[in-house]
Amino acid sequence: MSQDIPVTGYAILGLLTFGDELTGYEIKQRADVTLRFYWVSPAMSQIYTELRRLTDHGLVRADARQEGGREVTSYAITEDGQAALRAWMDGTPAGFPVLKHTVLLRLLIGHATEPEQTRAMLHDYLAELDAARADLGEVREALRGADQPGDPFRFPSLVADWGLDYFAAESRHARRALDSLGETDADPDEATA
Amino acid sequence: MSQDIPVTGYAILGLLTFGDELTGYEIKQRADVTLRFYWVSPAMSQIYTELRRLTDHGLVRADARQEGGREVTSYAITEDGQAALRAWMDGTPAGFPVLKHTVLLRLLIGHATEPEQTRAMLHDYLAELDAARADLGEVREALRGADQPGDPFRFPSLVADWGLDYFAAESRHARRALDSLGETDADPDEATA
DNA sequence: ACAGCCATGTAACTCGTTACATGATTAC
DNA sequence: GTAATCATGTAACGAGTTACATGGCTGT
Repeated sequence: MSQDIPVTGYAILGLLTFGDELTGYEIKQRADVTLRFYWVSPAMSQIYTELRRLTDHGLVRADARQEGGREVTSYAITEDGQAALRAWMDGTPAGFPVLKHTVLLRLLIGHATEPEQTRAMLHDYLAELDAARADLGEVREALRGADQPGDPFRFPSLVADWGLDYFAAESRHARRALDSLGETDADPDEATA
Repeated sequence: MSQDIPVTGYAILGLLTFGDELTGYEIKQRADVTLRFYWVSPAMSQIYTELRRLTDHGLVRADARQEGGREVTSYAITEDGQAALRAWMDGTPAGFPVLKHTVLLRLLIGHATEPEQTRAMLHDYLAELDAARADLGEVREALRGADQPGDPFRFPSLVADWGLDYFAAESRHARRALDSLGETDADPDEATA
């Protein structure tokens, strides 16, 4: 079989298992509300590149049609695509998640700058975490009603809940670090888990 | 000033702020017990490439000496390096951490395979988390005694504690997902935070 | 009329990886 | 004597990014 598909390719393939035909543009939008939180939201160009590769491998079917004056191409997963995705999930180990945690990296070498700089960074991070939590929370709410066993969004819901708790945990950790750095402001901003 | 240094370059620069002169090989070892958990442990070749770049920019000083029959080069951060690191930390936003969470990615599309496959993946993840926690825990213990305000390993300790809690939280989330997937095994494996 | 979104792609480039190559020192 | 560790690098390559280019359609 074809073994030369990057993880992002499988991620896109995965997005196409939720039933609909999607254009590259739509895939990007879906990725922005799902993949973005746990993987990465690929650049448009990357998505088109990947779709090309998947098409060449016969894992997706490209459906070109005329829409107004322009040509629009939708993609759907094929039988082979289903099989390839399945083979990937069952046959290759998931591997340990990789964190590219710029905040922790900087905290690690906090002695190289002023304490207030580090505190400011952590405050910024808290604000961004709140925004991320709000974004993901909206997504999660949109899945309500189809999140039970057997429902189409069962797994996305599980993942969203995991992500929300992860963000909540990060908030706690950031606050603890701030405390430890001698700040007892006591933001009245409480957690979920 | 020089703006074209990748984050990994600054990470290496950061490792050199802890006092000693290090060889590329030693930097790799340090990275394996620190950076690995929150950033990435660069390949040897990448480290040498980066050291070359940092040297060219005058941010580190290469100290070549003869040790036995072979030439060994140690690197130390320069004044300019300190300044560049500081400028990076104070002048560029940390940005939001990126998660390359292969486990969550697969869980997201869990409907594409058998439930037991997904459960097995989560069990594997739990085992890997335990191993990671043990590794990082050892590192954290090694920092005891120099982890108070003003001590050299203050910040590394903060980061290690954060990381340990992160792993603990991930364990909880994985267990919760397992529960939700209809498994009430009740591993007697309890968390920290 | 113009901005913003929908939609698709190409080109150049960078980060980082794996594979390869070399050789000395240390431990068993 | 031989395996593991220390130590340094080059070459080929791949994934993914930004910048660039194009153009239609939609709302104000």
